Amino acid sequence: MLPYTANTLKAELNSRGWRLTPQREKILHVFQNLPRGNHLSAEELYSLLDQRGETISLSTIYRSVKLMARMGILRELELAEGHKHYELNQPYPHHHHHMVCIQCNKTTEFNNDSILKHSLKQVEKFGFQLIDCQLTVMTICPEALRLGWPSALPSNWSCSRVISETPLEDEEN
Amino acid sequence: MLPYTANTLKAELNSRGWRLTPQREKILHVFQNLPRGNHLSAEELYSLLDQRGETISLSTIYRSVKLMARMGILRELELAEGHKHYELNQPYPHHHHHMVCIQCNKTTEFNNDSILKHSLKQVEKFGFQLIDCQLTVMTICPEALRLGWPSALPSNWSCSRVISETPLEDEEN
DNA sequence: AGATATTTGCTAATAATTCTCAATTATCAG
DNA sequence: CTGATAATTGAGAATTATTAGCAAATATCT
Repeated sequence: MLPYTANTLKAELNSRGWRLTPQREKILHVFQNLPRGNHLSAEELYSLLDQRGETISLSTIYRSVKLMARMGILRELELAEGHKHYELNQPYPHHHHHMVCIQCNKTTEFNNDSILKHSLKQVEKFGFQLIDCQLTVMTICPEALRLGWPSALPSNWSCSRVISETPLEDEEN
Repeated sequence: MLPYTANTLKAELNSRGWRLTPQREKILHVFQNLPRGNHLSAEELYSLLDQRGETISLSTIYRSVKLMARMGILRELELAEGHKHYELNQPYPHHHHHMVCIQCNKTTEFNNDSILKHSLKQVEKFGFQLIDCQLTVMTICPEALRLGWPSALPSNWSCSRVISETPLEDEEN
């Protein structure tokens, strides 16, 4: 699948009786230019656009990301932060998953195409259509373990580890 | 790993400076007797216990399921319903994942031990400790597709398919 | 059996997300 | 190109799941 352009987005929307608006185009543009490993909440997307002088109402932000997730353009991530995050849904060979520390909430991406293959197989076997698949690996990070998780740590402790900017090396599969 | 009993739960709690209460014991009991393929929201767990005359306050329900999820006893599922669901966290050979239709929200379980293997490998490589891993496969179900998803369907349409009670056959892996 | 820190159950508070509806605007037919 | 029509936006109110605060109750450890 190729990256969406304004034109392919319009075609996709129109085929479903929906419309291409400047707001939807801007939102797509933001996600297409987001560095790897980043994902945005609705609030973050709102602020980012607002700072660029391209304000879009929060209602529209929420409606748009939900719509684009249902279309398979965005992925709706539910990590451990208590609110949803969104990122471009990029199939093979850029398909990745998330490892999250349930103590400090930090997230690490990792590539693994075999997960997508497993999902496709499962889905096709029963006549479903795949929109997205996400493996979320809940863990305790090494720092938290070293400091004596769970008893020795205050519940709001957060470790020093930085969210990895670049995906980790692929698993051989 | 063997199923938890009141005693093993107590040992696990005490080792972390926490206590076994009748409430926590009852909640564990509910999940241990839940038929396969079922999972409960906090509200549902509250009502279920209330109907049995074993009322536990909603606050305690929320606190307990969160605690037990962090201990790795329960799994916290984020499917497409807008609120969290919980089920026992049963490792190999009962480890399963979820395929969910984003149109009708119906969920189907499927077994696949290789997902757990992939996750373990990923986690150990970087010195993390695995708590749980969940593959969520977002799909459109055959019924929705047949009826002309997405344009021909009202947004609140729900298909006739029943949530599968028994897990689907394992993938050969 | 008593001391103490944890847990419970209220209720109030929070925070993310959805709803409502009038005003605007993209699309399509002519 | 122009007007008709249905989809979309924006602003704020409303909803809903979940968490916080605190006094009373209670597991656990001497």
